[in-house]
This record gives sequence, structure tokens and C-alpha cells, in this order.
Amino acid sequence: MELKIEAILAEKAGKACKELFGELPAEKQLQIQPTRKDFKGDYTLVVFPLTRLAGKSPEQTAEAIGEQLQKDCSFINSYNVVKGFLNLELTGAFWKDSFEKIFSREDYGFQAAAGDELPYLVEYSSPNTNKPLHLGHIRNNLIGYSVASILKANGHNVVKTNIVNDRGIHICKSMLAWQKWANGETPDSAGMKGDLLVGNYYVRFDKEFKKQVAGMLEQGMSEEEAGKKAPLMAEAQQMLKDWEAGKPEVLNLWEKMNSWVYKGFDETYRRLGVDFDKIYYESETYKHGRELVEKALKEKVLFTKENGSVWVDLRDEGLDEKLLLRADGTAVYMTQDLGTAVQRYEDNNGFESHIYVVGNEQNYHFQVLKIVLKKMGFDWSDKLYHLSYGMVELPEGKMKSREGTVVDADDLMDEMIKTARDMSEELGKLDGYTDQEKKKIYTQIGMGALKYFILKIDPRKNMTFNPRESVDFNGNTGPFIQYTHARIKSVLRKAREQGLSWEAEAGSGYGEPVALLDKEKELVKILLNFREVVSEAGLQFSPALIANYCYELVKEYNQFYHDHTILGEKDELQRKFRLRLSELTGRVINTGMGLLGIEVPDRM
RNA sequence: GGCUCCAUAGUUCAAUGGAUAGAAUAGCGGUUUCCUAAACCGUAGAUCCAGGUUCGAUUCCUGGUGGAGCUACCA
Repeated sequence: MELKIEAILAEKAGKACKELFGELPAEKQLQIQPTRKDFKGDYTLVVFPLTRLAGKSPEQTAEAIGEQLQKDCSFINSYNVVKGFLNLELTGAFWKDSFEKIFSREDYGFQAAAGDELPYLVEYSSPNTNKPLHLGHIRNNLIGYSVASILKANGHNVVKTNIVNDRGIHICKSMLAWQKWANGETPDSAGMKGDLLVGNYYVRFDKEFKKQVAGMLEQGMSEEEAGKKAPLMAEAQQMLKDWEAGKPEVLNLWEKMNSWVYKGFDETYRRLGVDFDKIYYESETYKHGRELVEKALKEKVLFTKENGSVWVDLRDEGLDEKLLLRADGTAVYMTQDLGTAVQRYEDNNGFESHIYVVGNEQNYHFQVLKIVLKKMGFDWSDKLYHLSYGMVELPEGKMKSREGTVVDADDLMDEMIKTARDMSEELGKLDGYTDQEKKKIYTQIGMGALKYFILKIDPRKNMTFNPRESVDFNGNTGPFIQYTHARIKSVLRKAREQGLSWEAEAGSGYGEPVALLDKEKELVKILLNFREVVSEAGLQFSPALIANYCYELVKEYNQFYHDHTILGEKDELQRKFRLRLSELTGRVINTGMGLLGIEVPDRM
């Protein structure tokens, strides 16, 4: 169990204060942070908060604490004071020892599992079965999968879950359009992925519906009225009622079309590299939701309006009234989500937390969901957490399906992999590999570029997806990181070919500690931080922290690699150390990128 | 109208209330007889506005301005 260096130093500084000034400062008064690049030192104590306690100027306070610390701690080499900042420099032996400790850990970065803990549920993806997945879904899936991986790395039990929105008026629209205009077309007959085919009929419905409305407007009807009374809409609504009533023809059609969609989704999920432990279907959970609503209605938690629709009054909470069942008795989105939440709680005998990876346009929905559950008597609704991620926009603005500006998930993946192939062929580094090996590497690079491009951004923020920039493989990109990994692997391969070894010899220790060069020390520092970054990413549900860490690590390694030779180093201890440094860097890149769902090739 | 979120180089992104606000990309200029140049180095360029709290504010508070989202018997 490695202790955070900052925590150790803070504790020591606290002791020093007690000795010097007779009082132990509060924890938050002891601020230890990495020393900024332009100053000499490794860690810095900010002494401003301590000046009152010391009754001295910042400089005097820092000086006194520095002197005391150096006396007490053998691993502090020297200190210096700049204004109110006490910069501490640790000894080379300290860094060396710390490095060897983490180097010898096979699973460095992971926290041992806490066996009996209740699971963390992570819901992500949540597709509608009426159209194929697009760029927005990609962000959702990547964040969800990565957050689940990060939580696991922090020792939590994780259940990856998905709610498939497989019923509702939107599904009926595509069914209706297929019935009317498809002439029995199937994915096989059309040679098309099932989700794409169904999506086309959803679009077709919208087009025909608009035509009807336009016609009715010409006859002098208001837009709102026309929208409600258009015959196509009425047919779709009737179909939804028939579906809830269990009418066989409707159910058969529904099952047939959904099965096409699932086949298409499975393919997309497989390519994205995401999976689920348990999938829920709205067509099953909505009933549970309706029962909950009916029960709550009896308990007078909810109320009925004169047309028979069921509502919850949230005005006491500063919100509005919210519909839970339509006048015709059919369920809405909220009804289903209530049922799903309760069912999941029961299925897992409770949970530690339930994280919903859902777009920020649904902030209101989740606010309501939590309150309604609480009103219904489910105290655990506090454990629901909406990981509200921002929208993906294109440089031209929002994606609009009607205007054909939606970026299709499959198309995008194809495009990225194709770019990776073109670029690799141009560089010619994979000459001599079989087509299958090449294809695998192109896929890894293309997908790595896509995933990293999306995950490096703070999930909570809206992001702009610029297709041109996304296929740029230089700079802060996935391929840049993958490239460094491949380079490290190449060095290690060569070292092995030359019969070199760099593992510690049993019992002999590592010999006299060699003095660390600046670049080596910086690299060690960053490597030592990894565990802490994984922990923080778990607390914040933020893959971006891992992504940015990997980039920082790789950048530092590339500088080290550029400035110092590894295999050409004459001093044996030094050479072995650099090989170990390279190996661990490679391992950490592999682990870190793995937490983002990104594979790193051994050569590229 | 109400509620929520956002605003940082030309552009895309960073920065637990701490020192001279970091990167990438685009621009300009360099580095390869040597472990993978998808690399490395140099140069130039930014905190929306006005107040407030603080020893110290990109960060916290108030008020503006600009943008996004929600406020559906859609999901």
C-alpha cells in the first residue's frame, strides 16, 4: 500500500509546526503541492496559512519549518524559500526506492477489491431501437465503459448495465412506416445493417408526416392542431395502444424489427469494444413502473386529473407538475425509469451507487426521478448519480438528423480506421506484416484516435467534434501515445535480443543507487502519481484525468528518450535502470489506456 | 418568463483559492551516420465585462453580456 508522498510531507510539516510553534495546524492549512517547474525542488509547502500560527513573516516561517524538516527527515535533501513558498528537494535514494517499489508490483495502478461491498451500477448506452447509433452515443458508450473500468481499478464491484428503449411512440413510427412502404424489405434483402434499415423508416415516417401536416396547414388548420390530428400520428398512437394491449400482429412486427436492430447494435458495440453485464428492456420495466405509480396513487402521493392522466406535484420542491401516466393509460419515459431503478435495486439487493451516464439535456429528468422515488418511499434514491455529459457538436453546430448532419457511428469508425491505414502505409513501418496483422493494428490506431479524442475532454463539458482534427495523429492524440508504447516495446525487444536483462536479481538488491538525472527523476515522479490519478478519476468519474495523465507521461518519456540513450549506455546499473524505467512506463501506458478502452500495439 | 450549465491563445482542450495561466494544432525557425522523426527543440500568441471576499481569484460571491440545455399526454 503506497502512501501519497504529499500526505507524508504534510504530516511531517504539521509535526514541525507543533514543535516550533506549539500548535498542530489544521489539515487544510498544510498545503503540499508539486513544485512548479521553474523553481528548484520537488514539493512545495505553501506557508501563508501558517503565518498567523507562527507569528512571523512568511519567509521566516518557511525558513524555520524548512530547517526543522530537514533535521527530521532523512529523505529531504535540501530546501529553499521563495516568498511564502517552502520548496523541498528529496534525495535521489528516496526517488529510486519509491520507483523500485512500484516497479515490482505486477498490477501497479489497481486497488485490491473490497470483496463484500455492494456494487456500483453504471448505466450507459441506452439506445432507442428506432435508429442506428451516432456520434453522441459513441461519447456515451466510451464514457460509460471507461468509468466502469476505472471504478473496477479502484477495487469496486461494478455492474455494467444498459436500458434499451425498445417501446414507445417513436418505435411505433418506424414500425408503421415499414408496414406501409417497405414491401417486405429486410436487412438481408436490402443488404443493410438492421438498425440502419429501421432508422430509414423512422425518417420516412417523419417525412410523410410533415407532408400531411403541410397539407392540413393549407386548409387553414393551426400547426399544433394539425400535428395532433394528422392521420399518421393517430395511427402511430393507436399502434402504441395495441402494443400495450398485447395485440399479436403488432407484437410480432415489433419483435421482428427489434431483432434486426439488435443485430446491428451488437455489431457496433463489438467494434466499439464495449459490453454489458445486464441489459434491461423498457418493454419489461415499464410495467413495473406502472405498478409503482398505481400503488403511489392509492397512497395519495400522486393525483389524477379530470381526463384520467396521473401526475406528481413537485411544486413544493420548486419544480412543476410532472406526468406519469397518459390519459389513455400508456406509460411515459419517467414511468419506465422509475420501474427500472426499483427493479435494479431489488436485483442487486441494493447498490452502493447507481451512476447514469446520460446527456445533460436530461438533468431535469433525473432531478425529478430522484424526488419521485423519494416520495414513493425509496430512501436510497440519494444513491442515484446522474453523470451528465455534454453534447457533441460539429464545427457547423448541432447535429440534426433531419438535416442529415448526424455522424453515424459505423461510418465514423470506418473513416478513422481508413485514415490509420493510409497513414501507416505512407510511413511504411508495417511492411513485411501479414494483412491480418496490419488490419489489427490499423483498427487499434483508428479506434485509439477516436476514443482518445473523445475521452480526453472533461465529460461534463460540451465538446466540438471536428472530423478533420480527429484524424490528426500528431500531438495530443491516441496514436501519439500508442506510438510511444510501440517505441518502448521496440527498445525492450532489442535489449532482449542483445541478451540484456534488467530485472532485479533476487536478494541482491539494486546495488548502489545511481544519481538520477533530471529527466529520469521527472519520469519517476509522474509514474509514482499514477495510482493517485486513477483514484481521483474514480472519485470524479472522469476518464479525462487518465487521458491527460497518459499524455503527460508520454511527453516526458519522449523527452527522456530523445536526450538519453538506453541501450547505448555504458554504465550497467544505469542502463538497467533506464530499461526498468522504460518497461514501467510501457506498463503504465498500457494500463492507463486500457482504462479508456484503448489498446496499445507493440509496434506501429 | 423561470430553472440549470458554460465562457481561457486564431482553433480544440488543461489548470484541489497559490508563484511567471499549461498543452496541442495552425504560423515562423531548427534537430536524423545513433534505441521507431506518428518524435524532439526554439519562437510568437489567451483568463467576456464591472464590482466584492482574500495575504493571494481563471477558480468563490453579486450584477451584467454572450452561448447551450431544460421547462412535452416525445424519448
